[in-house]
Amino acid sequence: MTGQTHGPLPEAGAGRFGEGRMLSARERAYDGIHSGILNGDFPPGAFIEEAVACEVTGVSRTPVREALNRLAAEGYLELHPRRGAMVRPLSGAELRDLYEVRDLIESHAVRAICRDGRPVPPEMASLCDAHEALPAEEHLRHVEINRLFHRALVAGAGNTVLLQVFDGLQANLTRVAMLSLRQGVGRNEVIEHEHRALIAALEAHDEAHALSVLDRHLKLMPRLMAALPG
Amino acid sequence: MTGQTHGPLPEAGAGRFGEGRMLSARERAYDGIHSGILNGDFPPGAFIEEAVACEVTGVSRTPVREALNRLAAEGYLELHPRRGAMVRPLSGAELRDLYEVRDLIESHAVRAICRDGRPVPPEMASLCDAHEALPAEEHLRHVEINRLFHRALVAGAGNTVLLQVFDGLQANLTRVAMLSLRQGVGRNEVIEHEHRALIAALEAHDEAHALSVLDRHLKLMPRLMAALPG
DNA sequence: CGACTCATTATTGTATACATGAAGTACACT
DNA sequence: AGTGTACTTCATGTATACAATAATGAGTCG
Repeated sequence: MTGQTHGPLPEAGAGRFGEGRMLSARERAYDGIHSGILNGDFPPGAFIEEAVACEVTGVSRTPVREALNRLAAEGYLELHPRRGAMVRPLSGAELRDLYEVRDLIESHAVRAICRDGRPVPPEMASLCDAHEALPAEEHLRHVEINRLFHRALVAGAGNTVLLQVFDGLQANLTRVAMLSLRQGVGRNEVIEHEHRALIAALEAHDEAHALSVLDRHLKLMPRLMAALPG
Repeated sequence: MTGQTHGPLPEAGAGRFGEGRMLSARERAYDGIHSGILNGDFPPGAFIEEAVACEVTGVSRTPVREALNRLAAEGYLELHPRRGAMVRPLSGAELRDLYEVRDLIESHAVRAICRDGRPVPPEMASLCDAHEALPAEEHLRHVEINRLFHRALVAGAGNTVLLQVFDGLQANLTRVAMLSLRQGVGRNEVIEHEHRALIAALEAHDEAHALSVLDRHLKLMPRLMAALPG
């Protein structure tokens, strides 16, 4: 396939690409398939054959299989035994559900901070600054910074399990964000303004206000994506 | 190891045990390791070597590996690259966090049912009956029925993502339940009584009452497990 | 002409061989 | 005697060979 008949080759998996550190085969498989799903090379509803994934990522079936299993656990794929791995299409209904749960989690974090008098995580402000400083066309970075902002909020609740659950949603949330990007739904100034407002309300420990800001902020996305299949 | 040098054996993995249906190697691996963790054969903090898991489950390393990955994704194990799979010890802090999240989810379901006028899932009542009819010494079945009762409540919210998240907590919740069983914390009558009260409050769409019943119910367990390490 | 059956094929499931890196041990040197 | 290093050993990571089953297509029968 890719000519990786390793045999007794002594230089094995050494510096495959001149650049940075050396990735394990599993990581390469995961990264390759993952980005393939995000950028649309593997569109929703498509079946990913192991052989194809091997060609794309340049590793053998064993690490590819582990990557597929992990991606399934993260909610990217649906594993049909003896059939293969299907890229999970996300329906409008699931999107609504997803944002309802997200709202539940982040609201809980807001309450925990305002009520229990927890400190507002300082990363929230610095991520806002980073967001502001970033050129508008750096879509991926904007998505990532936005993700980290909300993650910092949840982390502020001081509940590791809650944070884990939130991270578990990220896979599908990221997919939505990527979709919305391709539809040109970039409103970075609005987002950043609302983030600042949220920080202010949290620092004032104004629970009701913080919750209303959060609610408005989170209700934007599902409304924009209303035209989704399902 | 177990003498499964398959070679050209034509009868392959046929009816391995005379009884019921035929399990795939992966399922056998998962089941074996899973129950080993639950019943304490693999105690918290212990490292599970793949070779040992192979002996125990009677399959080769490939399906064992997939099972370990899945168990790690479910929160039973912590995978240390090049080191092995450690059974995750659950600390008192994590237990508190776990129950806080559980409370958050189930409370949301209660609100969804009471506020949106959703129907109370009929399985809740029938599971109560089953619970009542079951002999007290059937510990495992009691745990399972209790699990299904709470799962039915969450399902009643009509949010598939919420249900998935709740299922994701089950791994660790089950471990806690097993621990509490071995400590002889069985109060089936109390549990069942509270379950009935919850159903009644839900059917009356009395949100405040339902929430208070749920809260009391869920606060029992962490209190009883207060003596946990961490 | 359509539907059913059987053979073929292609893809997943499982086992194992081989490579790699880490941990422990013994030896030598200071 | 203590420490550092090299070697041995063993567990994990990766590749591939082999097995089994579901999809596909061809051929035949009604």
